[in-house]
Amino acid sequence: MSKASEKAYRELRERLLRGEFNPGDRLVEDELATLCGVSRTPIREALQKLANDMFVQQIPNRGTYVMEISETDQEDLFELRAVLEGVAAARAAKNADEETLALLDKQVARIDEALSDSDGYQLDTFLDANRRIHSLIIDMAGSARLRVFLQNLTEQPVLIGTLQRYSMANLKRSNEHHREIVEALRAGDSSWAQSVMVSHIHAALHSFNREK
Amino acid sequence: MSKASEKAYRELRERLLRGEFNPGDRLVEDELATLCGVSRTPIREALQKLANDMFVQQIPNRGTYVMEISETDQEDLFELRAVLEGVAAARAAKNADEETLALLDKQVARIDEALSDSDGYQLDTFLDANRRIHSLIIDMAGSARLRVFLQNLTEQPVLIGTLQRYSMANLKRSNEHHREIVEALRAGDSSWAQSVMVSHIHAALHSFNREK
DNA sequence: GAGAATGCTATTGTATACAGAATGGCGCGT
DNA sequence: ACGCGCCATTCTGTATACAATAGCATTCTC
Repeated sequence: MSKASEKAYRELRERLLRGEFNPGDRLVEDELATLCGVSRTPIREALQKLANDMFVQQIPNRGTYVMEISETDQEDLFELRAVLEGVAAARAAKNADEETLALLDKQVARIDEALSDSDGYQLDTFLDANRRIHSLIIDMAGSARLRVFLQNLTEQPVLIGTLQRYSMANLKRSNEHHREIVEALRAGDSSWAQSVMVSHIHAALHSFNREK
Repeated sequence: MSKASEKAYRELRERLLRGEFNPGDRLVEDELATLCGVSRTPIREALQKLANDMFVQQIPNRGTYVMEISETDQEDLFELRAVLEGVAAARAAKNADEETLALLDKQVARIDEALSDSDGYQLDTFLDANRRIHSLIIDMAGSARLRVFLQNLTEQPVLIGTLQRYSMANLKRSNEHHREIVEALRAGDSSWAQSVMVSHIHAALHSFNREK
């Protein structure tokens, strides 16, 4: 996927995440084309990709519609993510190398620092470091397929924004989980790593539900 | 995805599964277009879909290549499938309704019949019933995402043909697993259903490795 | 006045033409 | 003779033109 398609994809994805389109809205290719400043061809490619990500739904000969997400869908998402990230953590424990572990330590420390920063904790730093941590672990698991699946899961509209509602206490606990996971990985204990990771994701769901 | 795109997708997918293209081969859009009797546009859509299915790999400005599958990839596939189908079975146990359970019984019986048929067991019947069983269970789990993921997993080139190598004994054991899973589902016992399902998939991997 | 059928319009699906990027070969220079 | 660079060819990426389909409204008939 090259320049124009990529641009259209990013643009539309961004707008979908921002909620600029409402669930159920029809997306007309021509309008999107002018909106993104490209022709319909790359728009169609972008829409196909978005359909794969389950951001939109394509109905043959009838158009593309913004996906409507149900109540249960969100729990689905978390459950699947918990299971798969659990598997990733377990596998990562077997493949752990000190180099990557050091990188993980660094990200955990970054979050510590951001959270202890008294003039308002820096959420962006947390989000970035958090993303990197999970990404590194998934990479350590060494399965391309797992990576693809989890990427799909973590980039869902329902989830974006979720993290932003965490309270300070939850963020701190979240990072304690990270620390424990890294410890488990370093110990090469896959059950430990897996179970902490599963807890970690479930805790996130719980926090979210309580605070929304 | 409509007529021509669909046709191209099916055609190419079929050929890929048949092994008509070798891993690493470059797929030139024009050639595929004449091969499928459509223009490049639907071919490009089909290729994008195939790339999502991880049948091919697209490199920007350089073309599309038939995916090369590594040794570990196959075990990955089975492991992920085991985990996800396990989750599906567990969830299905909670949602089980007698109507669907009856359909499952029917498919199990179909396989029994096919396997006891003395003039050569009918593999096609087994494959079809097997597919339906797994499909019904996934549907009972009631998660669209899970369905999509598992569909991707079960339709990989590595897996197609796997089932066809099973020995009679393995097929019989496989159906015993099916029977037990249905029993667990009927009992509403999600742990039981999950663990049998996981065993079921792992047994399949093992059979395959031994007989290849 | 109600229902069905037909034509109109808007939008998707497909083909083709054109532009730009990448690779391979050829020639030129050293 | 060997290496570097340029040109040509080939293929991908994008735009646009054309075809087909679905939904809607209008009209005609009963």
